Amino acid sequence: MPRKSQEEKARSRARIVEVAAAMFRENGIATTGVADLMKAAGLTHGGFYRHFASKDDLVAAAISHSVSTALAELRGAEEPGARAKALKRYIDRYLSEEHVGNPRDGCPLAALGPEAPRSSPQVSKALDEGSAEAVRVLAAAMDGRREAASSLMATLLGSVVMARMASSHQCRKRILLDGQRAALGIVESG
Amino acid sequence: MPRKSQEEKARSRARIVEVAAAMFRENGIATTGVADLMKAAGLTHGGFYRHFASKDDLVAAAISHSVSTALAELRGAEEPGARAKALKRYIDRYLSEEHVGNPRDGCPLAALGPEAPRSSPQVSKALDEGSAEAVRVLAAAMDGRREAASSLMATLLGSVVMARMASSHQCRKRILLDGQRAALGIVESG
DNA sequence: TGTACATCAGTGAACGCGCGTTCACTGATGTAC
DNA sequence: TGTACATCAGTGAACGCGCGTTCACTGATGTAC
Repeated sequence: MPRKSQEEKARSRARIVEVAAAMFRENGIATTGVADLMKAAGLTHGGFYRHFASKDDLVAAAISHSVSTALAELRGAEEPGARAKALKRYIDRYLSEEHVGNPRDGCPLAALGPEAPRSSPQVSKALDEGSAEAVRVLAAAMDGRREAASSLMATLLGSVVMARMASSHQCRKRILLDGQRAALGIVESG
Repeated sequence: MPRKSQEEKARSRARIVEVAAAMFRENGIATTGVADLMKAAGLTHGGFYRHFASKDDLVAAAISHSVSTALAELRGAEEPGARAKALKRYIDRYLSEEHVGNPRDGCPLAALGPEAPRSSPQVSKALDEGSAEAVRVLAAAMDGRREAASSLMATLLGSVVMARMASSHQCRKRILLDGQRAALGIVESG
């Protein structure tokens, strides 16, 4: 039953990007196959190239998409009061056991960032822009304190990477608590 | 000219581990093949299984080896004065452009840590133990302040991951400077 | 509005390729007498 | 100390497998008249 409408094509594309964003974060880029991914999106692998020029093309799209999604809640708040609240909630969620345990809908930079130096130019660019965007949004939520935003992001990223390396529940908890203390220290240092 | 002596076998093994540690950090685990790796060690791929039960077995050995090596200079210092000096030098080197630009002889946790959640139990264990060891050694260099050591490590890891995502030289420099400020703040907070 | 036809989203078999691993083999090393 | 033999580090061809990508095909969709 081939040839779907243009709207349906757009929906397929969106589904592929969403599924890919989750699978890449969960299993890594190299380990997630195009066929698996298309199957998870309810399609067969042959149709993939009607949507993307290559796997790397999708990887870049998936990273951009997930960075935007991850920053959406933080971008929403407008007045300073709501901003500060949104930032604290963001930090709390970021340094939560739920985030550590579920990379698939967590921060794409924590899950995929370290693959940047060994990625294609296309993917590198997506990660580059994604991290720059993240610092910008964090800074906006911190009255424009860019240095503090950069330090905060380093602490968040580093804490989650560390927590994901720890197998014991207790260690994870301690790492996250230490990270929270450090993060709040940075936020309140201004 | 087959069959080498036992000492030569030990030297071969050490060479494989060393080469692997560098290549995994530079190219990632999944993307580094056994054959490439053996070639770089001056051998052919067939002999690999005289030394290791599997690729994962080598990955674990390579991680353990590189963690030990990376921490050696920090472990050396004994009296408090030498310790503080060694720690500062360690931070300086860790947050240097040279470290960011050369993952192959840099921190294995920054390069491979994020692969932990999607690695085999053997590799996960090596990363788990490696990060625990790193926090322990850092804490020892900070008069036993474990919390501060954990925060410091998060800042170091996160800053290097961020800097490696940034393509522009200027951005990298800024991220590293922000990281240095944050790191020294943590060290001196005690 | 109806018809004829080009387009193209999606299918599933097939491609070449590189991977981790196995295996028969070689001949220097290590050992038992 | 010398000899006979088992061991095994290292070789290179071969294996099965899964990957990204290509391709001929199908038939509903979109378009031109």
